[in-house]
Amino acid sequence: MDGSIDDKSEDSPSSSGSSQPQNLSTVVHTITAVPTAIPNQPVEEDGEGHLVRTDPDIEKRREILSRRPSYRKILNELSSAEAPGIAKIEEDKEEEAAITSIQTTIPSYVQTSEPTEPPSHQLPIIYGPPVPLPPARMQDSSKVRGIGDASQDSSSYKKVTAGQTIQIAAANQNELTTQGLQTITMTNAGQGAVTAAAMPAGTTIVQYTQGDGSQQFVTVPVSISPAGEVQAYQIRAPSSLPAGVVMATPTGITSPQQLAEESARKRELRLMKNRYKNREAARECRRRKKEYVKCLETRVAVLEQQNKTLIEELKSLKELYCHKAETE
DNA sequence: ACTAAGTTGCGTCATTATCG
DNA sequence: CGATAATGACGCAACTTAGT
Repeated sequence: MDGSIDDKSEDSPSSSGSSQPQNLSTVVHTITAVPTAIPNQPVEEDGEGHLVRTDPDIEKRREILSRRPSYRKILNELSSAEAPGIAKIEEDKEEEAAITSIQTTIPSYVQTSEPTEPPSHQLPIIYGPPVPLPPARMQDSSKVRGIGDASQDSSSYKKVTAGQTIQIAAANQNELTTQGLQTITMTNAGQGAVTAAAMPAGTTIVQYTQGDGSQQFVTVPVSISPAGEVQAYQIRAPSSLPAGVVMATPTGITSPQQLAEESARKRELRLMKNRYKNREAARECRRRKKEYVKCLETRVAVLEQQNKTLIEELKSLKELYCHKAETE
């Protein structure tokens, strides 16, 4: 993307590392003119007497370098090209295993949609933790979100007025109460501590109480008519989602404005779906990036040392040569 | 102790890369 | 080619540090 590493020149550290870990070595060896240290790399002279590496598929390399690099790939290639001491980024399976083990130990506010079965009395909320929020740092109120996804048949309708708090009894007891859902409280955005400023317009928080008395929250997109009525939404537990996930879908949309709202709602739903996964992905990406930077720093240190040694060697050879020339 | 600037980590969205 | 993963950029909040 804009400002991404691939925008920079080829000799930037990131680009050098990206897919072509030999580049740093190339720089060093070009400077010191000691090509023998490059294993398996043909070296020849350019027009000006410089020693340069001849790359059989330089075009391909350029193409690769012009792409956005992947920290995972870069680091793995660095690791495989360099000493085996450099730790590779673990494979997906290991990552997944690690994540799973974390998920089994994380507190209940980080419920996931992953296959790990929640206790029967718990209602898993996908893509967003309910309150209470983690105490470590004050959380953005936008993070108090749940998931809704439009689809499927109906079971119960409820028409409510803006600002009103309602309780919704499950139409099908098997659908909800067996999953621990006892009550649903619906309040308008802007009310209460949870629905703070970051709540997107046109959404509201649905709060429901679990069997164990703990509370869960999901955000539900709504449109409010000029008369102050919330457009009817179905609230149900769909079979396509993990048990306990509550969804809301609109009915009776006709006007262009409503269509626009609907498309915005769909967009929000799509984002909501991705939110949790992307949160995890961002964490992983940052971790990889840090690892990659560390790796590069190590590399720089090694190459600096190598450079020093070579300079010293050159100096001593020069002295030796001068001394020999004098004696002759 | 207070404060402003800098740093760090996080979540989110948009975009790009990759996979099936 | 659509779905998903990976990544950059942005904003926010907490933390750190230096100056007063």
